[in-house]
Amino acid sequence: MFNKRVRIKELLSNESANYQATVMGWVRTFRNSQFIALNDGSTNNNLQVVASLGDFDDAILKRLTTGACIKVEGEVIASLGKGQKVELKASSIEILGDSDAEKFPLQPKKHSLEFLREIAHLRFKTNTFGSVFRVRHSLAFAVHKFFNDKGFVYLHTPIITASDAEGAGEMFRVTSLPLDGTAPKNEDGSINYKEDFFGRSTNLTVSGQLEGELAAMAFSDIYTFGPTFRAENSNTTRHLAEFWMIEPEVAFNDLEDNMNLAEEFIKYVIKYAIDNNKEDIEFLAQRLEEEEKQKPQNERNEMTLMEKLDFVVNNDFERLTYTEAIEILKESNHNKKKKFQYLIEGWGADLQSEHERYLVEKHFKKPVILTNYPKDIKSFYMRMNEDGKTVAAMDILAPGIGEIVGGSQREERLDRLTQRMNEMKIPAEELNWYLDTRRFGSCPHAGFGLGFERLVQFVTGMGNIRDVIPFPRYPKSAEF
RNA sequence: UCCUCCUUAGCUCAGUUGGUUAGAGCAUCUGACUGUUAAUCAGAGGGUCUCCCGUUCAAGUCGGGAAGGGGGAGCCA
Repeated sequence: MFNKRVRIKELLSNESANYQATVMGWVRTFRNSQFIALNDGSTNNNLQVVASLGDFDDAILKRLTTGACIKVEGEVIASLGKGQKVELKASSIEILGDSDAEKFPLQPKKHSLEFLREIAHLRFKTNTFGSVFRVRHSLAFAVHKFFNDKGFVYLHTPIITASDAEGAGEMFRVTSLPLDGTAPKNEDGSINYKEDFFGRSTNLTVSGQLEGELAAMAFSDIYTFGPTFRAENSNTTRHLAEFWMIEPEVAFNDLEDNMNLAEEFIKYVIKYAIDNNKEDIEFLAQRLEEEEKQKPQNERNEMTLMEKLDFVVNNDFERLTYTEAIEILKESNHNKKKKFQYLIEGWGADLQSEHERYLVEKHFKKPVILTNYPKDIKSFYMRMNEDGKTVAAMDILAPGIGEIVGGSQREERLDRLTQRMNEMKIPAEELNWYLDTRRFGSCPHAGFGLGFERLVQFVTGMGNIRDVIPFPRYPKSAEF
């Protein structure tokens, strides 16, 4: 019985009329005791179901409240009203699930994102989040399509890891030992993890990169796409404790190949979303424009969301070295007039958010790829350049959200790598399995990590990362 | 973790120099109307003014503290 239903998106896009159809969905509004705006999540557009006066009992009509789930059978006809081309003239209406109008928190009106965040389990039922999560789906699908079409192997890296030497951030501990103080102890009073489930101390992964490198040393081209966890006490609009990361790792690629891959990848998935979710992105663009009207003129975006996405797809990213970026920043009027909170004094310091934003949003007005950072502000596995001062790193900075990609050519020379690990006090014995890649058939290779939620933010224009993941995890928050 | 702003009805918000019974729009309920498009019209119900302590004859309003939330910073993706 249920499989006979027509999706509302199909029914509306197929504009023919005069046929019988069954639809199921949730009531958005019930107007004039006759007109049901019905939504099934396939599109933001509602189907107008007409319950002609006198055709239905009051007992049924009373239950057509906002949020109620119904099944409707009837005839699709050319609409007698102006708002839509076709409508469904109901012959039978069945209530599948009631929704108490006095208690259901969603109303046919605009809600604040902050309020919806408190009822994140219900926000899928709104237009904004419907659009956001349909776009998120398309982007996720496009990630796999892009790499699959290029012959990459999708590698599942572990969620639970033993290494705590990656230095990518604070980790969540994984244990089955009791927390009431009765856990087995060593002689010095520390917890004896030999007695723990895995016989050692374990954590949730902060990155699949090191495991990805192992596979790249056999398959040549791999990518990961999975959840990662950071226990940092970050309270910002662009950090989550649980987020999804895409990490390609490619043998025989150098830094430039790596940049080319990242740029092609970003353009591909954005184009895919534009081509497949035009309606949703246009809806989000309009939402964003209304939000922008609340802001003063000088804080508004120059481009609409759709213009911004088209621009990114059709223009080359600006590529420059860290050293060149420092020069531009140092010589900028912004720096000379001391408008930066942190003034650029010289070479060597990490760039602050304000500097990245200046380069991307003021100076170049496009995505920027920064390369060859000082070795002291980057990770141990990045390949040392000939100058001995910089490493073959690259960060991609996007307007509005900052760093969206971090990557590098990896240090494939065992002696250089172990030397860097010593300098940075990374225990080599714990990463012996990783160092084996350099012992047995090492080769030049490169890869990057892309924060999936930041990509979704960029494409949907949503300002807060908590609004682009279905069930956000952040400090003091793991409800739903 | 730091800086900053905010917390009044289900939601979004007003609330004067501290002063009687704290308001509006939307939502909800009742009724009317019936081709509506976040329907319209009339009426009704709905409040521990986030919590605790203090100042005062008197606190939604002033002071201190706590909790929750927004924005920014750091960490990063």
